Amino acid sequence: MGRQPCCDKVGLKKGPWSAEEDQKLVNFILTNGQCCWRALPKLAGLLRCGKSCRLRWTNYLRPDLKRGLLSEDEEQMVIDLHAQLGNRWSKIASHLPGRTDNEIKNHWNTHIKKKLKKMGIDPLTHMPLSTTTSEPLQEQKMDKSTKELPETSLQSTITESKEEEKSTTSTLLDPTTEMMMMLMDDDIDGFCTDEVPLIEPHEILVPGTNDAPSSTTSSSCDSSKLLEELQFPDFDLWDGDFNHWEDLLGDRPKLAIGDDEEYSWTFI
DNA sequence: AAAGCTAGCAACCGCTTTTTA
DNA sequence: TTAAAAAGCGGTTGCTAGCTT
Repeated sequence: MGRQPCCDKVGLKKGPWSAEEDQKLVNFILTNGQCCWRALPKLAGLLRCGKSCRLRWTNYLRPDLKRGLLSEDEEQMVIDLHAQLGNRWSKIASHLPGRTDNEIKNHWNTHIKKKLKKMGIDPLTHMPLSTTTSEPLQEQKMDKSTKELPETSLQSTITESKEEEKSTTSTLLDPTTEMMMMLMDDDIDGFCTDEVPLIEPHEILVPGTNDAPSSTTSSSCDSSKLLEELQFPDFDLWDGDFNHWEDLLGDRPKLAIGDDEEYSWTFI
């Protein structure tokens, strides 16, 4: 009955992945495609459970991943989608090519939440924060309510219909967006706009470009040019930025990209 | 210069949903 | 049809780099 067990967790490695492990995993998937995760570690010669391999691949090694901070556009999209979908990170991520649910979740928790709070917006309800209610209490309540909310009220769009999947966000104005626009237009009583970080002209991003601010350690480059030169089996993902490959350097000659970024390839 | 603190992110854990025998 | 495993998902933890004192 049923299937065989996923993995007997005996002798399996945990914790951060080494470059060698990454390389094994990437090599295997590039050669064989994504087969069943249960069998993959053995076949690839990894002492990891399939689940760990899947996570590593989807969150970090996938070649179509964008690295670096979310752009203003992406951030706004996350806010809009969160207003509709709640903490359904994978759903939100599916609307942002090259971004993972984990990445969006982390970004939400570390950046966007704070940003919204500073603006006087409850990140859970996307409504103006009440000054009287204690925040943790409200947060707890909302945590539950967002979880338990059936497909009603503000979550009505959560219905996993295909229409919803197709029609993203473009025309929607959720309360948060409205709030942000209001804040930009007027100095509303009760909200300290001084606290809102100002965007310098040079920081303004043109919609449609993927030029994320390069403030992180990972740089961005147009890897699509590189990818045109490379042929990988069973892949249709090679259309985004990916900057981790440099960590997997091997014997291949380096390809110089830009002034200070170098990429090379060890696979195949 | 060192210690302590904080923020950010990768990875794990455990629950839920889907798939399969 | 049902039970069990695989896959997926979201919450949480722990490590580390950067910042502050």
